[in-house]
Amino acid sequence: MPELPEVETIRRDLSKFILNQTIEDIAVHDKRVIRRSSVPLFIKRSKGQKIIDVQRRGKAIVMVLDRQGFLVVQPMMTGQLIYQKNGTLEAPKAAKVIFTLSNGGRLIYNDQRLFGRVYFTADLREIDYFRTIGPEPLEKGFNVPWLQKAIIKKRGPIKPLLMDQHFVAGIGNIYASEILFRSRIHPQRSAYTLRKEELQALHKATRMILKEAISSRGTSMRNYLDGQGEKGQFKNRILVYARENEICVDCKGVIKRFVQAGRSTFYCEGCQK
DNA sequence: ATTCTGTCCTGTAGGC
DNA sequence: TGCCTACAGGACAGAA
Repeated sequence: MPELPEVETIRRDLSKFILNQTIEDIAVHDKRVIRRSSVPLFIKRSKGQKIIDVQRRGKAIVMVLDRQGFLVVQPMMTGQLIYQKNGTLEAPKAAKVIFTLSNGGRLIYNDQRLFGRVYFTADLREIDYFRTIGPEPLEKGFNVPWLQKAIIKKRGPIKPLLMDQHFVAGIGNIYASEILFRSRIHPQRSAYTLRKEELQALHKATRMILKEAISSRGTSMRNYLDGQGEKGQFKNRILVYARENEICVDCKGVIKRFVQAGRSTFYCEGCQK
């Protein structure tokens, strides 16, 4: 589900509500979302600790605990992390883990498809995802010279590469299509053939789209809800994703869909070369 | 080494 | 109404 803009929105929301709260209780309603340890060990390591920071890396939320370690949430396709101020309300049906906090509120992890993961780790470097993930696209390490160097040996198509978390962090299926549309680059272009001007356009479009999507609090196509349980508004500004057979806003051409690396790709056949 | 396919799951939308 | 198929914001292991 959530890509960088959605996870960043959740991170900012949670920072307002759960910072400096102690985890007083943890109820696990489905043990399948707890990875890397048994449920009792997960509870033993996390319970009683205070959340002193809420960070994001790629599409993962990292809650820093005061005494030791980190509580990591990767929502994957359908995970939601929602803060409820009133802990007496009934939990939703999809609730898999419920954290009761010292301020009386609750942090609820919902996950319809159960692809997501919630776990404790003493050290983020123990986790392959964090050890091997690429640069953050909104930070300085993501720039045109880096892109020029990074694509040299990449003969595969640019769209799956943009979604490869080892290449660059946080971009998923929606934003990959939107970024390439704004860059005027065809999703099947072999990455290493992109010229400098095209990489400049790609770099600029990546940063602009992600920033605009964060400003709109993310994209709610189906499941996504922010840290307060509200929808994001970027769906209104999506130009190609899930718009097969619609007319391009720029060239009046037709938006096409095809399957690439097992995922739907959308692009305008008129503008993207 | 790089790239692609199948898999883990549940729910919903659309065609007939 | 129901039954069937396709598809869904991700990340891996294993295969090509």
